[in-house]
Amino acid sequence: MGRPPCCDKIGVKKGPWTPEEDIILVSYIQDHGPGNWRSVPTNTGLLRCSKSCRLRWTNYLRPGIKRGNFTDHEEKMIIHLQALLGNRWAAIASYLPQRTDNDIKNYWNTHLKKKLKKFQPGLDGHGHEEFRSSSHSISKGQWERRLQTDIQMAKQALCEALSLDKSSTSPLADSKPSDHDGHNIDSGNGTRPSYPSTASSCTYASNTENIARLLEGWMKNSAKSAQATKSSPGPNHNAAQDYSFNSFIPTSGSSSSEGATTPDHHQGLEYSLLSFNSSVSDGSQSVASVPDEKPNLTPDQGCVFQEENEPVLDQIHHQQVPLTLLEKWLFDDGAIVAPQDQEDQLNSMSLDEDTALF
DNA sequence: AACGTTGCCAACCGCGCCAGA
DNA sequence: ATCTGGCGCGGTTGGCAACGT
Repeated sequence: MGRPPCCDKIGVKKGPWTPEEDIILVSYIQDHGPGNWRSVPTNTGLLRCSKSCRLRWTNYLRPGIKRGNFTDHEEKMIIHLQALLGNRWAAIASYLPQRTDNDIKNYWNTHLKKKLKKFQPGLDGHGHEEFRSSSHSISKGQWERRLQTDIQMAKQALCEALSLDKSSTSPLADSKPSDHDGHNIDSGNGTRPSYPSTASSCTYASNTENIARLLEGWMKNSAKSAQATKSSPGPNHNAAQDYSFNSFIPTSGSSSSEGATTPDHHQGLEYSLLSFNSSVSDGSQSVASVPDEKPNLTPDQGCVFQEENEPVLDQIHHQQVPLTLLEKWLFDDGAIVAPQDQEDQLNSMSLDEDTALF
């Protein structure tokens, strides 16, 4: 009551975001922090609905997002977690802080699903139950024992995966050069790990990375459009894809000379952003490697795994989770592992082995 | 070279939950 | 207690690029 309508849908722009819009959004969020999405379009003048702004931020612009190919480890994590959690992409994404749920979802649908299909023909979207019920005619007692083993293994595997991830990214920061951030999935209805939705200094400092990418894409586009005819403006999303971590943003005004399409106020913004970006000396340097990043992880951010871990394990206890893959691993091993051997086997069971099945 | 098909991914849509009025 | 808006999530779609014929 009394609240204005969410999205009047009149004059609301849809479709791909332009670099200009991105920059406006990023700079606004940098000043005000994410959240209060409803006020974003009005305060920024963006002709986008609040939802679109939020989506753009969470899926593309927020700091620390790793783009590009998924690593083997990430792939394995996804497979593990999907087996455990199902299509709860947000929950899965919470274990892969550098990836968005959308990214993971897309990757699953385009890559991993196929691999699974290959691996388990006839196992499609609703195949878990089929697989579970029909492919193994085992006695109920046996099945229950296996389920128990599955649960144990699932927990172990998850913990292992998480500890692996921790060790390689700890705490939530990847030691690899290219990623990490302090995980920024919005806190909300509780399905995502809690972390401050208000601005944290590290979060916004790292915005420079995304801004750099934005600007680079923008400049590339400008250069392109300056060189090429304007007949093919090019898809905006491609411009976005062109944003590279590896390139250096020249701080000269070169872009403005090319950027005939750049509005004046954007140029000013660009300059300020570029100088801001200069604190990140190397364009290839990841957000994670920005020295100020890791120490600024809030306790909430640092505890993402722990916080999320419990619910997941609780789910394993309290609800049916798809354990098909785990079952498969067990069955493929040809025998139920004796309890005393489980630990040893689990210790020797690397993620590589697990997913080598694919 | 032209056309058709497939793959990929950013963005949208609709639903549900939660909190505020 | 009820209604409404804000927000997050998962599923789906649109459009471009790559690939194949």
